Amino acid sequence: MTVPLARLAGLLADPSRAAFCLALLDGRAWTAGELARHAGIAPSTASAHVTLLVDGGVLADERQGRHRYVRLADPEMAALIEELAVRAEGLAEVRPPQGLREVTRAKAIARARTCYDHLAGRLGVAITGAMLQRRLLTGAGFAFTDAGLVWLSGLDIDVAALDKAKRPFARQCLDWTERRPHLAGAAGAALCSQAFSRQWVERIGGGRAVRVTPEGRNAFAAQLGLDEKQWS
Amino acid sequence: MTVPLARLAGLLADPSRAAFCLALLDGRAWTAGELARHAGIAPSTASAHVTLLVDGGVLADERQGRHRYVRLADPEMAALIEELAVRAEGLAEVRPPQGLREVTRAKAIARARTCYDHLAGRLGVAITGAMLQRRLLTGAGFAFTDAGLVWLSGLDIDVAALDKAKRPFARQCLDWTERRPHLAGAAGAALCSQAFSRQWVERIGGGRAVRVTPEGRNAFAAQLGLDEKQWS
DNA sequence: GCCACATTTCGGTGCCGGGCGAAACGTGGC
DNA sequence: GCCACGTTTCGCCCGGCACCGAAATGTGGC
Repeated sequence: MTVPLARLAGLLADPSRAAFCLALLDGRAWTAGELARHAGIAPSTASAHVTLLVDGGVLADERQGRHRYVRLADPEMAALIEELAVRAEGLAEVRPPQGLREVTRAKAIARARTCYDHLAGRLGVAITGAMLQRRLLTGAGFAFTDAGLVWLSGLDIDVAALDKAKRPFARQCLDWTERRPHLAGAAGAALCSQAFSRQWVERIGGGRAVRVTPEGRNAFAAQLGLDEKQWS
Repeated sequence: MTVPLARLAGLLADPSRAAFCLALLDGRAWTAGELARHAGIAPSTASAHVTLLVDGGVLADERQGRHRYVRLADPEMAALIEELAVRAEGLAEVRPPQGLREVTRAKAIARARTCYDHLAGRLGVAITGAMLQRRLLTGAGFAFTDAGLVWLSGLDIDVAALDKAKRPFARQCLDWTERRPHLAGAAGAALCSQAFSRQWVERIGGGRAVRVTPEGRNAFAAQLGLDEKQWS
């Protein structure tokens, strides 16, 4: 008797594959080789893992020349993995970061990062909080108010187009470091995308961590009344 | 290098353990022996699995005499497993039910069932739909309107007490058979509990399937304008 | 054409973990 | 006290799978 749940869980049950998925939560596409180096395993082994994950519907791949780029299959899968990871971290006794480099990295990630396709960390939670406070978002379910929709439009976000998409317009995503929900879904992704293209935030190094630029600081203050203290 | 995500996923990655968790999604406590029979494995093997799941934080156990009752650790874990299961079913090619008994069972489950602690199936989705239509619930996030809160109070549900609880007041839960969200969270659980104690619904046999009683039919019509056709 | 490099295929190895049954343990009923 | 029964412990077997390295394949650059 085959149990689909067990099959899917089994794909995430291997340390190397889990490391792949967590890395891919940054929302970008990685090559198989990058994932291999990241997880510290041989390229041949990583290749087999990637094939399993793609066949299992967890990842989607795209071949470009001699590279095989791979990303999470879709936002729902990203949300699912993120939720599982949050829950799992909560259960495990977490080893605190050790050494100067690790601590710096951990701090940067806790401050501001991408969570697949939207902003997370203290920054993401602060933005969400400000949106709730200003009544752009409402209630526990994160539904946009009329004022919120106007605000999105003011950022050149095509609200009508987003609403037509299959994925939920606004969704809660449990923050891994803050343990509080932040804005996700189509609107969260659009907001993040705008933040990058307007250079309010930029990536630090190769990971999920991002830095708020000086322009970003001004923009968040002007748009949401956010003070730097709330996220840095 | 230990990866918490892999550890948690690993607990769900075994067919027997997955079967346990799916069975426990009915929200009740099962004994270790019942789970063993359900999964078709030896009691000794089941005992070991239960221990793993309890130690891993997926299940909570409670010993009563010579029995070991076990349930899902909490509503969040139930929601996580349900989401994983829905996603997994979507990926796998599902074997259609075979034989008269299986078909009858499948139909009953699709019609109305419990999903951990709230109502699901066509009934659950129909109730949610009626609540949305009557503006008791709002938007994509399932936030209760003022009218909705009044309506809950009218059913002897202590809204203030529910709101103080840690778990989300209202939450979406993706329906396994309907592939559409239905009401979950503290309010969904309270509603389900009322439906049972008022005998609007009753369990069929030993599984998660429930039947709407004649009183239930009248009550759903009176309370929400639901027609029997919408869920049967 | 030839080299460099990313990826995949293939064999082989070692280990982890699920399975069982037998026996021990603990609790409740008589 | 004794038996019945649910549960657990233990020892053992076996299959599956993560891993590697070597070689093959495929692609881009020169």
